[in-house]
Amino acid sequence: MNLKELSEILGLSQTTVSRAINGYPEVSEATRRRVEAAALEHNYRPNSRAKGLATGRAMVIGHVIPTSSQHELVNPIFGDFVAGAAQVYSEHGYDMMFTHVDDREEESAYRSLYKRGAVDGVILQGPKTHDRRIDLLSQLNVPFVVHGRSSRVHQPYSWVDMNNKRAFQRATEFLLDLGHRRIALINGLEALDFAARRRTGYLTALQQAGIAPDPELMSSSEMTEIFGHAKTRAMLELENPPTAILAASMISALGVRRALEEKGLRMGRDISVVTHDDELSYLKNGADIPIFTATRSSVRMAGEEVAKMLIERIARPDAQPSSLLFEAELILGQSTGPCRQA
Amino acid sequence: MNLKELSEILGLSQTTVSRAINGYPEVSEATRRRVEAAALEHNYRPNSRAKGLATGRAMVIGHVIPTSSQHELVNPIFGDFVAGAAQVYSEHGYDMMFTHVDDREEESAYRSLYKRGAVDGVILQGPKTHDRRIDLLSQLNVPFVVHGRSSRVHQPYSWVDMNNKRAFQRATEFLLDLGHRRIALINGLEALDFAARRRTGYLTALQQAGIAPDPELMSSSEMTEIFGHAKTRAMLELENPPTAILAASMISALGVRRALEEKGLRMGRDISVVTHDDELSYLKNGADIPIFTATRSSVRMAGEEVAKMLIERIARPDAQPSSLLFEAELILGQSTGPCRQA
DNA sequence: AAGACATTTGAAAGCGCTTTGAATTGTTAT
DNA sequence: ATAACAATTCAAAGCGCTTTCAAATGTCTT
Repeated sequence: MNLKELSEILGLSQTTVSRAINGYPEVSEATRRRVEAAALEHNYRPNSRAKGLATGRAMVIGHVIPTSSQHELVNPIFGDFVAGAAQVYSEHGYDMMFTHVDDREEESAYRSLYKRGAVDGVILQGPKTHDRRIDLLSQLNVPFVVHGRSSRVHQPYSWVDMNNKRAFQRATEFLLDLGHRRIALINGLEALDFAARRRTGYLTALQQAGIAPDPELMSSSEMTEIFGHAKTRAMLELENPPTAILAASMISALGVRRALEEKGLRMGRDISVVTHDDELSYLKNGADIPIFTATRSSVRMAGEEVAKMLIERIARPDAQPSSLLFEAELILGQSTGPCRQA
Repeated sequence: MNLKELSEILGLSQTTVSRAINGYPEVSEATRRRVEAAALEHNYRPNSRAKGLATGRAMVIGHVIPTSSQHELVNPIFGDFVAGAAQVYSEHGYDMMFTHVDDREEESAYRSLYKRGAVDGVILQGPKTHDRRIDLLSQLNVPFVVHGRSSRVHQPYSWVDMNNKRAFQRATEFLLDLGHRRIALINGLEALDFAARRRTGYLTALQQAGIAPDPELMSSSEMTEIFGHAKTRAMLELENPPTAILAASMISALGVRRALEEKGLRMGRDISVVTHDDELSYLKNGADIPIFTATRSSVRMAGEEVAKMLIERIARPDAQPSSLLFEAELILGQSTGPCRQA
């Protein structure tokens, strides 16, 4: 069932039927109802490719997933982010498309995606400290919004971010207030901008307290349970082990906890742990009382905001880039307490 | 830059240029090279909508995500599954599209997606014990493959599944062999087919051992950490608590472990735990020595197989439905041991 | 009743590609 | 040199929709 057939059945022109369906004003109320009834009856769905070809809009938003940072797709944090975005997309009639490409082809994928008209805009995730993709997208003139920022990109672009530096600075200060001096950081990959900012926050707090950072207490890697566990174990073997640990995600924190329990250490009493809590649906930080003291900010909500901003940009491509920065809460759980070795 | 412009630059017809680009044999080697060079130089990308309109193929595969089982998108297991599928798609030139819809519109979404030509096929995830979507998709004549099966659907359809019953039966038998008699099951939602099958496997093993199942030891819910924790706590309060627990996923198992540790119980010594391990990238079951004794089957690999099968079906829509069943391994970890109360 | 105007409908072009069937060119055999 | 054939190339139609511009119809004025 296509437009032509439907209009023949109705004895109307394709023009009128098309207008009736798309809610144009110049069609009489009577015919509109007739058309809508017929469309429903024959279960007519306009072909999106034809429609896209005629209108120049795809009603699709693209996400490019490079193969090597394969973990992106597989990262539970990504899942919650995407769920938030997807909800907003669907409210506005957009679909979501993923292109999975080899790293060397990432640039080409972005070029292609937009030029060939497959998407109306793209979302850029996991920006690095100097992310060339931002230059590329600006230059291609694709509507795009970045989740996070890229510290060393200075031209304006649209972004939505959490105040990573402030969050980790506050978390560190909190631990300092409890008397901790040996505070470890188990960070995400510091090539990624958010992790670099968290590191800065951590270092700033230490510096203001007059504490020299100890490289042995700082690590950076993918935020898996395994890494959290391994780093913690290694640090507990130091002659001067940390009395507090700052972890980058719930998942690393689970690894931290496992390592502590293996050593018979109790969180909050023998050692303090603070994590960042993205409010993952499948990995909540406890039910009523939080398990971990944490900096908290919903990544799902971030996904929603990014999507809203992108849809707005698609509608007004010439508007000034906008941005949105939200603060993480610092919530108190059972994993922190005063320093014992004080 | 479109085909028309490119062909004018080259002084060739659109026909020839199109053929050269798509590798048709009836174009001379010389012109082909000339065309390819020009396409590269002008960074020409054929418009996918126009191409799709002309060929009738979208080169896109659809996944429909109902809002209410919102957790699907957010489930780390889903992430790994999708990563596997995405890899195969990209190897075959397909993109992946997600449609996020309200539950009441799910049926309509499937209808629409295919009829309007937005996708060439769809993947059905999380089938229920009697899943009406299978009937719908068969009737719509959409190429589709189910990840999992639907026990009460009897017409043929294509699927890829893990032998859930056998896996959980073996796991239960293993615990029985260790002398356990009070074995708890913390299952996924039993409205979902995979969870129902696991339950059957568990019950079969108990029955063969002549043990009557205790409803107090069986629960079914979403596989979150919180639920694993809550159910375990509740069961430990029973006057006759379990000596072994069978959990449905790594995530629930983490909750189980947390509850045990709160009670000061050590896994493998005081109580045994077996889980199902989907080999999630971000939540591996330990590094070298597995933490949990587990039934193991890579969900990422399942995603790859489902995608391959679907692409095959798209190529040969009239072929008989095919299916693929793989067995889970039973791997020994540190979380199981002989029953103490024997 | 005729002209002026608003309302409603329709014919046809166009979006950028593929593909059919015809036309052109090149090659070989006579 | 010419017929017969293969190898290349091209013009034009078609995919299913939107949208421009023109035509038809309806409604008021005077």
